[in-house]
Amino acid sequence: MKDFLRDQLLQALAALQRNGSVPADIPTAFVIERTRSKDHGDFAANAALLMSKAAGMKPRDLAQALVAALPASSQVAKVDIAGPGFINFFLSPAAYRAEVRTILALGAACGRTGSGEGRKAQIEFVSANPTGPLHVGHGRGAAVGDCLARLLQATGWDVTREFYYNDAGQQIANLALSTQARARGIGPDDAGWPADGYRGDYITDVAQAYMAGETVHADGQDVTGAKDPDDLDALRRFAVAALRREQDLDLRAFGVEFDVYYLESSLYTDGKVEETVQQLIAAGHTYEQDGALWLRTTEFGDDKDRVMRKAQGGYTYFLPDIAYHVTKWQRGFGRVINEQGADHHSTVMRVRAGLQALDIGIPKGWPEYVLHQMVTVMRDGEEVKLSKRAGSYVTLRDLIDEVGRDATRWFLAARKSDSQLTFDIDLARTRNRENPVYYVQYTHARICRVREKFAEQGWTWNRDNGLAALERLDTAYDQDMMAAIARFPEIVEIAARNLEPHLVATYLTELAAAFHTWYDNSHILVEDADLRDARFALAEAARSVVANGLDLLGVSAPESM
RNA sequence: GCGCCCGUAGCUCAGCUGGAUAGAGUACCGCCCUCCGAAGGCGGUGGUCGGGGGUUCGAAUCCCUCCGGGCGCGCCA
Repeated sequence: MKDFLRDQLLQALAALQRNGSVPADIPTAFVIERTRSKDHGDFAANAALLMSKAAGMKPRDLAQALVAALPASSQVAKVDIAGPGFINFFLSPAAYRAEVRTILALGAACGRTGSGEGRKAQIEFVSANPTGPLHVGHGRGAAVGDCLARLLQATGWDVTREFYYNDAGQQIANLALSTQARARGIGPDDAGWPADGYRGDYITDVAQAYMAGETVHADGQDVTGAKDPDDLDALRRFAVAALRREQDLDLRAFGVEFDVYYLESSLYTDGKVEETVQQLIAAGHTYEQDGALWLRTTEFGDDKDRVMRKAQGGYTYFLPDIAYHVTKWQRGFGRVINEQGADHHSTVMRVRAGLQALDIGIPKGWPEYVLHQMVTVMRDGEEVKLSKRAGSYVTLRDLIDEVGRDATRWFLAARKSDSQLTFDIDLARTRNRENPVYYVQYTHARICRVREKFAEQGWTWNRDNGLAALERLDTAYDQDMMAAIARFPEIVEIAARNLEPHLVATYLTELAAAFHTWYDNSHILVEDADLRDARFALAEAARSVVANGLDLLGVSAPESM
């Protein structure tokens, strides 16, 4: 509809230019947006405001001229000029009805567009190292990352979900040592406990499984415990597999699945790291100093140069990072989005700088980043900091067990990722209007219940009859409801474009409010079959939008609650 | 000290990349079930958009500055 109205205005403008009342070469940038208030119609355009100077006319005069030149349309009932020179469009009832028909016809496809044109996009998220259960921060990453993937898929991108992890560095060495200590019966406060060891109870479970010779399956491999506490390498392999498996179980419980798991160690064994170093040297952006090899990242906006190869040998972490991103580029991902915690924001500049230094045609702003801020968990008005299993942090599993998958996903994705997030466990468990998840899901359940009631009354919903009788829906409630569902495709497009999944949650809450108001004032199961079928057609369209919106968030749409 | 993010009703948060009188929920005060789920709906009270400058027809939104809070500033990952 926005595009249609834009086109109408451009036609009007062209007409004015032809008859000479407006210069032919003025810039035509303007915005058409949903109005905030019904008094201003359905859509407003600021064209006259923005172009008045170039046109040499007062905004309201220009608006007047544009409106007079607008082509006639059955979609538009009325056009007003308001305020400083806004052009307000009031849609016709026919246009509203057409929206309902479209939504019902599209069903599950409603809200989907082809703007991505099937291009390849990769979203890397979670990417937790296998040193412990996933914490709430990872949960936020999982929720936001997965919603981004769903949004991009809905807008026509060919999306790959990828999880990158380090299976060989210092943290993993600490994991092996911690597991070894537990296998020998040494606790975190005993003599002989490794410095920087992982203190959580889960290490004990891993050690016991290792000593019992259990087999764990993770990332396509079976690893069996060697039962030998002296074999550090076997301990490491087993512990990594055990924790990867545990993380996968958490992610599955959260409804998140990855297409690719990428191991940092493979970058070394495949020679990608060494290859990247040689390319950077050849590109001329490196130098040696104090026995180390440096990359001149300052040439690409960094505030200081970075060491690539340490004086003692070995690479710093950011070199495999660059090599890894080169593989993403080589795998044909013209678009890559990295979803990470904001505590890693300093790597953004460095990764991009390293990729620019390679001079292999990677665009400057590639990859894109979505960073999320910290999560604090509250219960009974107090911050929750510990979990039994992990000790020092609250795990994603804790939240899922306590409030369920749907509420966890909703709350972790429903806030702007730029903002710190307070996860209120009590609110998430509430089953009433206060809790947006239940409020929205309740919309869906209520509509499903009406469908059952049809049968109980001995009626069946005649869809075609309902669509034919849509003009019976002539109240202000009907109109508001139709306007609310018609916004959905725009919301999906904006949320995908801005990489802001929370917009979907905000919209769904507003939609649910609109529905409940409509529902309370529009009894569906009336004797008049035309009216009954028409009303349920609108309800069914709303149900479809709610279901599709919830699906974008990875939240279920229950038929009863 | 430097960089990034945040500051909107008592509380939790929206505000569609500059638009019209700043919106929801909650809390507080009222009202609505012989009727499809009251797990709901309708009113009312509540704001110097952290402070101060600037840019322009127009600023919660953009720029500068200050104040608060968070996160980063390793030859750790």
